[in-house]
Amino acid sequence: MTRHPDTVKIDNPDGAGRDKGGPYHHGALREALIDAAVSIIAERGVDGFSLREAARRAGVSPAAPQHHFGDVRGLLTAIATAGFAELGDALAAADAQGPQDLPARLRRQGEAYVRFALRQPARFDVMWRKTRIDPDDAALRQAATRAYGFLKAAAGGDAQDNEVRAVAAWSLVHGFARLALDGALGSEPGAAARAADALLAGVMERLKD
Amino acid sequence: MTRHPDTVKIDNPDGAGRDKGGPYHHGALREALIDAAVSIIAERGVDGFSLREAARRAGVSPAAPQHHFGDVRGLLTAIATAGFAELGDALAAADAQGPQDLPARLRRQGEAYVRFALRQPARFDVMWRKTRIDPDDAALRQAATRAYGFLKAAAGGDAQDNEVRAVAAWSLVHGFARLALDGALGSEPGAAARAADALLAGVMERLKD
DNA sequence: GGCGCAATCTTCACGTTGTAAAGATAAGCA
DNA sequence: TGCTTATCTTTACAACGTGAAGATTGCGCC
Repeated sequence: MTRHPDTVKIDNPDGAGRDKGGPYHHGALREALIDAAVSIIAERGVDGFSLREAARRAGVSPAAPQHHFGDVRGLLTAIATAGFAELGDALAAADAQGPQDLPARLRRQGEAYVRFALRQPARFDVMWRKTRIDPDDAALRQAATRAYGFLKAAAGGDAQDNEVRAVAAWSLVHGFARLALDGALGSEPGAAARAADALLAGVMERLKD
Repeated sequence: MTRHPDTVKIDNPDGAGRDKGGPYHHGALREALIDAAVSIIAERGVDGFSLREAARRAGVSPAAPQHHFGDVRGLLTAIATAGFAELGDALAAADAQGPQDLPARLRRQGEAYVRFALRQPARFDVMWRKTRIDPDDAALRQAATRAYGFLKAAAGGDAQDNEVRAVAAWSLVHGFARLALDGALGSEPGAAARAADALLAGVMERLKD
């Protein structure tokens, strides 16, 4: 059986990407790959993502990402970690601005949770694709735990009731975000945001104080 | 560039699958493929699924599924449709058995929703992987709408409040199921079921009547 | 300034996947 | 019995992730 050299001209067929004469060292490949990946996922969804396409958009060879992320799971884990960090910031900000009674803080955080998911669907999806990321990654876990901490702090209740309240609030907003993103509240473009505008406040109101 | 014949002996290398002398016509390929697919997804997750592996387990060639499902999306859509039908049955059963006051019916349906997700994680995941199925498929939509109808009927409220109540209940149980399945309530094996036992009733209780 | 090491990126290769196209087989009906 | 048509196989191809080995360059040290 004769071997054939792998598709030589197909790996970088598009005019885009780094022109052949570009610098050998990219300089900021890590960030460029993350940006490209988020764009691809925003366009095609997590399932449509490919590492080769990200490399193509960053203007490097298909194996270039290896040095920075190991494998595709490493790249997606980095995106998820940054996502949880940003989500945590959003929750903290919502917690701080406004009246400081617990129910109001929880409502604002819930709203912020859903808004984050709708504003950054690509990142949010990656954060919850546990078979495509490394769920045991230390930085990822820390960022996720931190974000959950803000919800928990605003959930109220005594020591043994606090967890139930926090999980209930988390479930409510997480479920709403997922339903909206997955088209269950309307599949036309923009339906998710419209559903949130029309329903989210009322939905949060269904939770006991 | 010389061509090479595709890997001839690799396509069915394992001892498993249909022995070469088996019947040319499978007889029940459609069902066999669906069963194989659900098994694979239960083992490896939706992202680990491959059509070729399903064909291998059913003992047929890689292109055999084409005639029954068109492409991989067709197979997964069939699984999702059956999943929504089963979910609908589970909600209907929970609705029927027990006291018929609205809050009790809604609580039982919520519990049934989560239990279904934990009992059939593979099917449940496929049902919500909208980029891997055809979300416009008529049968799929009908089965999903039917299932939602049971929740809606038990949500109560007047005409304009009913939707908010139904979406809130759906969000709560859907979110809880997703968090549990995605390891957010504990990632050790069996943690999802344990979290449901410990928290679900209390979580449902956080919803206003 | 020049040298060498280590970081970074490329090339090449391989096995895997989904699926189009065309051919083989057999089931069912005239 | 013979024909039609549903079902399955064979063959092929482009795309993917990634291991291995080599090329290139930035940077610290003399």
